[in-house]
Amino acid sequence: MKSESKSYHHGDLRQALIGATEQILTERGLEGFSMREAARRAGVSPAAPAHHFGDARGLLTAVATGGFLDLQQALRAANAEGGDDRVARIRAQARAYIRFGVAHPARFDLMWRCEALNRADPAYLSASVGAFSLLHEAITGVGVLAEQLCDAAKPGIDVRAVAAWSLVHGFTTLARQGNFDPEMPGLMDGVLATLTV
Amino acid sequence: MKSESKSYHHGDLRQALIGATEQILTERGLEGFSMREAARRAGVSPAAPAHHFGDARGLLTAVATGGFLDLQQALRAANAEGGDDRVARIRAQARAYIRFGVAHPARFDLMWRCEALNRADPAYLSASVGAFSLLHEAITGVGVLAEQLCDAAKPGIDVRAVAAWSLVHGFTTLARQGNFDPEMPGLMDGVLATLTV
DNA sequence: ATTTCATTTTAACAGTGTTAAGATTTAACT
DNA sequence: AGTTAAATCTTAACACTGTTAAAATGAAAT
Repeated sequence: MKSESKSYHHGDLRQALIGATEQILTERGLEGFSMREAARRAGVSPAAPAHHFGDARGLLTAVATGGFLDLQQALRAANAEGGDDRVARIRAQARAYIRFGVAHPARFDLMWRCEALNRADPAYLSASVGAFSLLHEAITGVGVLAEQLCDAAKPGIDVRAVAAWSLVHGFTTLARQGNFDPEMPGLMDGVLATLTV
Repeated sequence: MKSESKSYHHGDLRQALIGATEQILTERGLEGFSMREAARRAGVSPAAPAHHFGDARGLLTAVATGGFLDLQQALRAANAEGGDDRVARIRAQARAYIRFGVAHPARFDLMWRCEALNRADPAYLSASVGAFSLLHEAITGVGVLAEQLCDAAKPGIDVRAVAAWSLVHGFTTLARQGNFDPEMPGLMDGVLATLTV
């Protein structure tokens, strides 16, 4: 409850570490991240984080999970923006996805840096599948459950959804890496016009 | 010349380190890589690589450059396979790109892990731009020079090429990360059918 | 044969993740 | 209330990392 006391116990170390990590990611990127640095910024000893997240992978996974939840929110806002027009909804989602990735490069990067994450983490799994499910639903009219995605060879995944996801994700990734400027006049809309929906 | 002598000088340390790194990448991925481990596998002291590559970034950049050259080769083979049919060439390139990424996941990953690389390296730059240029040429009939790409806001980049590249790259990336099975019947062809060329 | 230069080693430094043991605070129970 | 149990954090240590400076060695050039 007391937020400014310098007690032995931090009070909300878990959240503080997540915040510190996000700060580090935007400042220095993933390569500049270290567990010790996060602990340092939270004003706590190097070994403290282990109690809340197990290891570095656990902390990063928590941050990535938050990223997917934010992405979900952006996609939902796009849905609202698109209104009743199905194609408008899809286009709005695509723009939201791209802009999310370009606006939060380090965190977006982390979200797909699966070797640095614990993909078996239930929260991460549900958050990431939930995001894809929104895209899938916009295109096919029906969402996707985690089981369908994890079992990678099963039908239930719509080809159009995979194509749209690939296009949008690829554009975001390549732009994020500096291969072209996503806001170059006409480019994004031109690419999205390729979405055969 | 002498390949088996245990002389003080290695003889071809540069190439040996690149080979060791590729081996490590396929075995353990990028997170399992370390300069010291590469040196160890090459049978040399921890500090030896610095002389050839400067730092770890230099060594990884050399490996990524090799990856882009191999990718170029795969794309050229696809061109040959496609023969005179322009659309067939594009489709073949796309399949080659995807299969290259899925077949060499760790190296493909590294090729786009730009924060771990030295993107200013001329060899890397020319190799990576060369690969994109093949795709661009297949679609627009004309290649791209490095200057056009680096200066990210310039025209000369065809919207169709960016769209195609995004689709193929996104599909490869997402598949590589286990989001779906790229060889699932009908999926790859279905997605590539989206390529409006 | 001597010198010069490229290559590699040794030794050291600061920084990392992780673990085991102990210290401290909060919560739970009688 | 007083005692015990659990959660939280610290201290200390280990093995590892990238990088650097200085010395040692080999090969090439003069």
